[in-house]
Amino acid sequence: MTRSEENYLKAIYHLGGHKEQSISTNALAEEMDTKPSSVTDMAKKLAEKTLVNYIKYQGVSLTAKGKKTALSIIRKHRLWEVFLVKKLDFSWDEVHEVAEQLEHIKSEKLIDKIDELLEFPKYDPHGDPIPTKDGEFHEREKQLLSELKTQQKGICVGVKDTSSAFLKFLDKNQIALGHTIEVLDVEDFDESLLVKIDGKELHISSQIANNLYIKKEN
Amino acid sequence: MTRSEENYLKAIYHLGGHKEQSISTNALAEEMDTKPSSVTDMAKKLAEKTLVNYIKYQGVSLTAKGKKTALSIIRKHRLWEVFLVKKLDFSWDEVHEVAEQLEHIKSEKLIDKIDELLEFPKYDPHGDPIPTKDGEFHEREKQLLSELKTQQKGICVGVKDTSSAFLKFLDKNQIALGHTIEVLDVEDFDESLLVKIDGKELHISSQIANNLYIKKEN
DNA sequence: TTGTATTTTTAGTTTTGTCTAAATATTAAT
DNA sequence: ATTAATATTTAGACAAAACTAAAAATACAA
Ligand SMILES: [Mn+2]
Ligand SMILES: [Mn+2]
Ligand SMILES: [Mn+2]
Ligand SMILES: [Mn+2]
Repeated sequence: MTRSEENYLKAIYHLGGHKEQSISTNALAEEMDTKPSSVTDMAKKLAEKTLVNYIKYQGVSLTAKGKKTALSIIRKHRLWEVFLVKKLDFSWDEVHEVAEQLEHIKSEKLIDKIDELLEFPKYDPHGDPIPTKDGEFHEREKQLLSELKTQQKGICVGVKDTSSAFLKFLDKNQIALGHTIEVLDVEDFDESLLVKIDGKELHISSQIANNLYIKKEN
Repeated sequence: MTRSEENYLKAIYHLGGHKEQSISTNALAEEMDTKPSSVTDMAKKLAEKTLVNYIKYQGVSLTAKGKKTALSIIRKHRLWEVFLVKKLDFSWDEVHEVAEQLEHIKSEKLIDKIDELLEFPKYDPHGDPIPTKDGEFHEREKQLLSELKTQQKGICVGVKDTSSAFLKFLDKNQIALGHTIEVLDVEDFDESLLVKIDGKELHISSQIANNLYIKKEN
């Protein structure tokens, strides 16, 4: 399994190609930051190895084997992210790039030991669930902050946008996973919010509210 | 800098190509487990990038720049080996293969943080010195156990053969770095030794004695 | 339904790193 | 000093993973 093949499988998974849904050549090219013609080549190769289902002009989806491989890469990526944050004091906006490299290290023992060292975390620094060794995990129930109405409150459990810029913005405003957020007021005009987070009141634009995941309380 | 380029620089360093000495195409091919013709190609490419001095039919040696790069890879390799042993309970015969992969991860911050987490170790699990950030280190004074005479003693500080087979043999006989070894008797016929190690007496073949480094005492 | 726009595939190149086989240079031996 | 053995380089090919440009299939819209 080459690094490139692993990256394709991961990308297909993230685009939803693990349950029935077929992923188009163009969409995959976009996600992989490459050209559609390159995707076609790789689709054939992965199909040859029975990692994806590929029908000409209809895109790709993961086979059981492909899904298993994708989940193993995702597991490694997220565990390394936790390691970097918890053990090496990286901030959550710095870990992705390094994890992109570390996820390709080939050693079962290594990743299992990392898992153990971290005491089997269930979520990565961005709130995404970490699959177990045998590819199981449960997506946490969550919704975007922008879906909440006045007076509703919840706990911040994840981010949709994982860009460094967004994460740094959250840091600057002392918004972190685990914090309680209550919607005090919604401005009809621009859909901005007045929220109370960890005691402090804060004004939040709709772009922000559209990228913060909340677990609603009561 | 590609992974392959890094591996070549490291191999040249290990063969002694960092001080004057020129490394032959054949020797490098042997070390890299590849063909001489491939080495010639790479020699040209590295020379183009001013990482090695290459003269046709005369082999390669590292430039200052090449040496610096090689030492940075070696530093990473050895720090990762320490990490695997100290933090993840790998045994010293398991770490090399994984470190061969980890040494190519590109992140200054990562390796500096690992260094810090390990409290700036000076030697790796096999007794080899770890270069600092700016490529400095001192080779420990040491000699092969086979060079000692009867009655002489010292501390076990390293291994020459780092093969898994040899390291496991040492484990089995409870020979570890840091242990004190005293030569009780030398058998003229086969140059085998009778030694006392950590209290226990042990018979050791010349092949073993030729691959254990000792720091002589008094 | 017919024509246009979009998507996807094919064909042909490129780069990196490898290989084999053949040519050439160097070294060692008579 | 020739010759034979060995080491090294060249030439040509291949596989992986990308690209561009052109052809073909599909989707959409008048
Ligand atoms: Mn990530
Ligand atoms: Mn993440
Ligand atoms: Mn090693
Ligand atoms: Mn080592």
